[in-house]
Amino acid sequence: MLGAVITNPSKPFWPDEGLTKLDLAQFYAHIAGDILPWMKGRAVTMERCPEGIRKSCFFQKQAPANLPPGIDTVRIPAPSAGRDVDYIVGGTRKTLLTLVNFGCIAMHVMNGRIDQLDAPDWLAFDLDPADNFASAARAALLLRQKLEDHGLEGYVKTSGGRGLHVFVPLRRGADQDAVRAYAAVIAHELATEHPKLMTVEARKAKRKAPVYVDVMRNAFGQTIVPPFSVRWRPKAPVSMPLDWDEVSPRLEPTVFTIKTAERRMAAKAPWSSFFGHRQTLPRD
DNA sequence: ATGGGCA
DNA sequence: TGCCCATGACATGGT
DNA sequence: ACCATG
Ligand SMILES: [Mn+2]
Ligand SMILES: [Mn+2]
Repeated sequence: MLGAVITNPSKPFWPDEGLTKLDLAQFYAHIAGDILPWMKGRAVTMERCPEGIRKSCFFQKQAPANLPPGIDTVRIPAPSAGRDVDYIVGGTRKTLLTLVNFGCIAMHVMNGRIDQLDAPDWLAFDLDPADNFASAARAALLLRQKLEDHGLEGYVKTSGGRGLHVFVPLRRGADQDAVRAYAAVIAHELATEHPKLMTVEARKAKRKAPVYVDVMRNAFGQTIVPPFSVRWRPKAPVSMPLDWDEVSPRLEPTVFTIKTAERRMAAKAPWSSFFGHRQTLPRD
């Protein structure tokens, strides 16, 4: 029915909202068909909150021992750690719900599928505002225009936090380094043209603009939350695909939650054409 | 969340 | 049996 | 080599 065993289903995950682990499992079970296209064939990094959002959460890449039958894993080198990691591979309802059972609230996936890990099929820009969503919205609109100037079409979604994610679906071909380099060029141009709004400076103390354009989500082995991922924040927010005409400093991104997402998704599916609009990066 | 050690 | 404990990420760029 | 960052 759910697709996997959920232990401690009545454990409060969002005590203030009265949401339990079972509520989370049911949400993912209902929207599995919507999130799985962005998880299928991708290594998943777990961000586990086994005691709910009030206790500590932690990242885990290595798959736990004794996985339920039918959960695929893939061994991927982690050069900087000098070892190999066995990741859980996303793509099925059973895998998704097993991740929930491990206490994963947010899902994190790589930009390349495991059959060609070094050929990303999206380019991601992670807009992280230090102040508020309005800044991220302004930055996203400028990024959209910049991508158009480069002949590219971006897709936008809320991150589930205060920021926005802009993805460009790619025809596979360019390798990881080329994709990241391209993203870095775009980000630098934007930060140079709008130094009061956007920065590419990784060090918080050195930033002079509110919106950090995080392009490192495109690096090898790094991850980003896919559309429809829940986040471990108050109200159980959901990363929600948007139409560009919804992106405005006045939009309130916290309206998209476990409670409201399904209604919203029935009304609008702004990313439904995503994988039908794969693009090739210009060589400029 | 899970598994091992130990009283 | 039950309680306690350990365990759980990695890539990057700048200094 | 280390560290801040996401
Ligand atoms: Mn972000
Ligand atoms: Mn970020």
